[in-house]
Amino acid sequence: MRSYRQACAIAKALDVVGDRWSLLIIRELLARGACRYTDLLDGLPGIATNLLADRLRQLETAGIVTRDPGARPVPVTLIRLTPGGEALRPVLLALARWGAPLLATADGDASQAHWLTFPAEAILTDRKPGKGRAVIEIRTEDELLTLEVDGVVHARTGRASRPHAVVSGPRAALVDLLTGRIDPSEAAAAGLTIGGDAKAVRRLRASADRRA
Amino acid sequence: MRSYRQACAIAKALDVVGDRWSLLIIRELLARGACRYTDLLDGLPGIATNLLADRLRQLETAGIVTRDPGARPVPVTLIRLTPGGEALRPVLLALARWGAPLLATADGDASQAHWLTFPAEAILTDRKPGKGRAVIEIRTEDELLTLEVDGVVHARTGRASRPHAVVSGPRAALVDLLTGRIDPSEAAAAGLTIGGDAKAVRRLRASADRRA
DNA sequence: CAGCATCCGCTTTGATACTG
DNA sequence: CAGTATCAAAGCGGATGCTG
Repeated sequence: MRSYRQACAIAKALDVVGDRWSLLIIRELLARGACRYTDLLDGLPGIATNLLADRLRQLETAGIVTRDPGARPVPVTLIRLTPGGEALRPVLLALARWGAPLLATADGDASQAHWLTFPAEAILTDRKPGKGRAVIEIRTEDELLTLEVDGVVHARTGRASRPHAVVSGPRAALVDLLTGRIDPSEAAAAGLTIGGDAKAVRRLRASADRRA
Repeated sequence: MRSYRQACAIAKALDVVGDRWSLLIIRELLARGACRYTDLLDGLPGIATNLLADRLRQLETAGIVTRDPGARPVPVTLIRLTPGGEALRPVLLALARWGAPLLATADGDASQAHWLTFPAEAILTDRKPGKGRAVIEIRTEDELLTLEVDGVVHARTGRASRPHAVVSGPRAALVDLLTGRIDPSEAAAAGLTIGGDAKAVRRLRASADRRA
């Protein structure tokens, strides 16, 4: 990216991560950890492969990602965030919080479950901190999400080992739940099935701004 | 901006504010309040006037800015943020926090004092909350900044009415102070002059990540 | 197959000039 | 003051080809 040439912290940040796709590459690495080149291509539908290569070079010289030459015998190189790259998490959480209401306008868009971890962590809080740990598994078409609620809410992909509750249903309804458009108490009416201890789900409070 | 077409809160946010210059326009409106078109041109050195017009149209249709047809007799139209636009402040603060270390590499860049309000608010905290209010005026070449410290730190442009302390010096040293690269106690050694009650300045603590 | 590089048509941006 | 008009240059998206 051409520099803004402004002595402004925001402009300087955008000089580094303001290019098209850059923040979404960082989103992938934050949500999924170290990735192969092709994992990134899968997680960034629409990107041109030459652009991914370009951006990775930029981010590497900016000290945001590193390439680990894969452990032998399989020669896969893993791309991972440096501490400086991990430090961008608050930026992506703030963007997710602001952008979550716009998920309502995502008809026909590509969709991947791990993308939901950001609005989930940015918006959901624990109604009963200090009440121990609650684990909730979220199931949609073909992907799995796990919420761990214990004072804070942590979201990750993959199945929970022994969830207190399992929520499943159509993706749209799950999005509504994770972004605060419906309350956990309205889950059943929205077409969601809650298995196990429904109290675990009711510990979730959505602190979304009601903008859109 | 061409949409990413991804059902991701971050991608949706970037569909709206991810274009070049968009977040910097919002920066200007957050830092300075309602602006005229030419104020924005001044505050965004390097932008082409057709791009500013384009972006303002986009942001207007996205519900982020509005145009107030100026009160007669003077026909100036004021551009201001909607509540949805104001809601982007946490995004810009997070970017400023991350980007502040890069201010060290801003030689020869354009520089305006009000740009410093973001890293100041994102990085500085009050060492002695509950100790009442402290007002600090910051003077650099030709612009003035005021910090109000009272549990939180609030930064704005313009002079303070009755500051407890006045800090002045070369811009580079002030940037070092406001971004946590030097501690208030080292201010004098860095070429800064503190007038009035130096204790007010020592109430500032910088909570910057030491990344760069 | 993973990890690119190259080419090409299209869109966006930047610089400047001009207008109500 | 508040933009529009024009045009060259840069960036992007899509397809395809190359290499270990």
